[in-house]
Amino acid sequence: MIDPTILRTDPDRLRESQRRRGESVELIDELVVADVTKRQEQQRFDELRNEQKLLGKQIGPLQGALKKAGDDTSRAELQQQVDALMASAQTLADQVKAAEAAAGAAGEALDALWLRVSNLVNLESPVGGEADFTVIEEVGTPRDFAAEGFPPRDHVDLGELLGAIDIERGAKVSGSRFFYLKGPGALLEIALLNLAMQQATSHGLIPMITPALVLPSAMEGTGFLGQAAENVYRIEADDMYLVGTSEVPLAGYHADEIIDASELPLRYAGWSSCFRREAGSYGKDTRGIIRVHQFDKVEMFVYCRPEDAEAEHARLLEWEREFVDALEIPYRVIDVATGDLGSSAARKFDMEAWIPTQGAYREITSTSNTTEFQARRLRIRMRDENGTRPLATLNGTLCAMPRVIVALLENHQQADGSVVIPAALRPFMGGLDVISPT
RNA sequence: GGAGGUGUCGCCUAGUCCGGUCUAUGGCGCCGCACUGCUAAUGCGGUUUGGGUUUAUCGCCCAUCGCGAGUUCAAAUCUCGCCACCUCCGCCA
Repeated sequence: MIDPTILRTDPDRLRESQRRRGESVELIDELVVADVTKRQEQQRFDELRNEQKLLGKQIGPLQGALKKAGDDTSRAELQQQVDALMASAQTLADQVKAAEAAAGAAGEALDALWLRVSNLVNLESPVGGEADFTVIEEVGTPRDFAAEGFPPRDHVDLGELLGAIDIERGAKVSGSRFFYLKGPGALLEIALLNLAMQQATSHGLIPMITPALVLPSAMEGTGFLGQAAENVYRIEADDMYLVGTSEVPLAGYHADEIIDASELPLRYAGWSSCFRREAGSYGKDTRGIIRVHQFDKVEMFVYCRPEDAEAEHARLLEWEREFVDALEIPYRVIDVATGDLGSSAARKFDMEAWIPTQGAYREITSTSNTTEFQARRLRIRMRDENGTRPLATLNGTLCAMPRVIVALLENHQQADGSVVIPAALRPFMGGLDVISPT
């Protein structure tokens, strides 16, 4: 959700943001009308309610006096007064009830519209669709396998050869887009987890193991029930959702809280399984474990002052690079275009790893500055010398297991199908420097 | 899953039986002011959150007593449903 004051003072800012995203500009016009209507209805209710309270205050004492009244004349007189008040109170009560219902309906209508508005885009973000990103930097050099004299195997072949990934049995048990990590593959994930958590804690992030099943409020608050809703698993029987990232439980963690500014920034590193329906991606990445329904991920999540958010965003990107650098994988960093930000992000940087067998860079991390958007929806505020106001939240991938494993296997393979473990990971692999075909 | 108990504006707490002077009591903490060599102590005032109105300020109004519905002219208080926590029983990684 966006600061409603902007709607009243500068609605064109909202329109421009929607335009850049390729989303409805007319929505803002509807919002302007709904906002006025809601305030009018609310005001009407407030006034009627005030009248009702004032009237009610007269009835109490009068009835007290009535009870004490001795002689019949004063009793009759009081009774008459009470009856008259009660009669007007009765009609007023009906009006109050109607006004309350109208105000409530207007409020709900307004809220429903707000939920459809995506976050204000950062004006630095390149405008356009998925393909309109700008490349910020390319790091490392893709290996020249032709010069080395052998064609690279893809991660599916390598995974099979090494006994590290079992996709066929994943499909047998759970259907397509499920897999088993086995032997060295499983150890690799555990090593990556340890490396990621070691790095995270060295930077002061608080390690967290989070729920993977959350209530609708957490899902909605993080903005995943908008356009992204079709990719979310819902547990019908219990009205709960399987998270697609631990961003959801980490954002919900402080919902409805007011955090003292002296505690900020709060930085977490969450570890959880992630579940994605991948609806509408039929035919995309059907081979391998680039796009799967369930995987594990270490996610960084930050709560900070809004004025610190951009610096914090840069910091998250830096930590992501540090991790991928340590794995010695060639990559590039892109500034994601406005049409591809998702509803919550104002700005987003992706890191894309070089995948030799695809001859392409593929996303392995993503960091978003969601400014105050999620905080408003989840009612997370901060308190400083200037009072109470929403804070900013940010998130960034530290290590999404399957894609990192893909990048590791493919980039560090040797002619015989063995894979060199990068030095940074070896301490967490029991000193192992190469995994070889079984 | 079953039985019982609890839920009040940072923390603790009064109020709930018996609806209306509750505009929610008191203490602690915190903020401001006064007093005092300093500190402490004391005194006075303030201290939930959200919205509206006004905006140069002060102020005024509405909602908010776990959440939601209901009864009533009127609900912290009565009724129903839900949630969380605690105790015990049952079941179970």
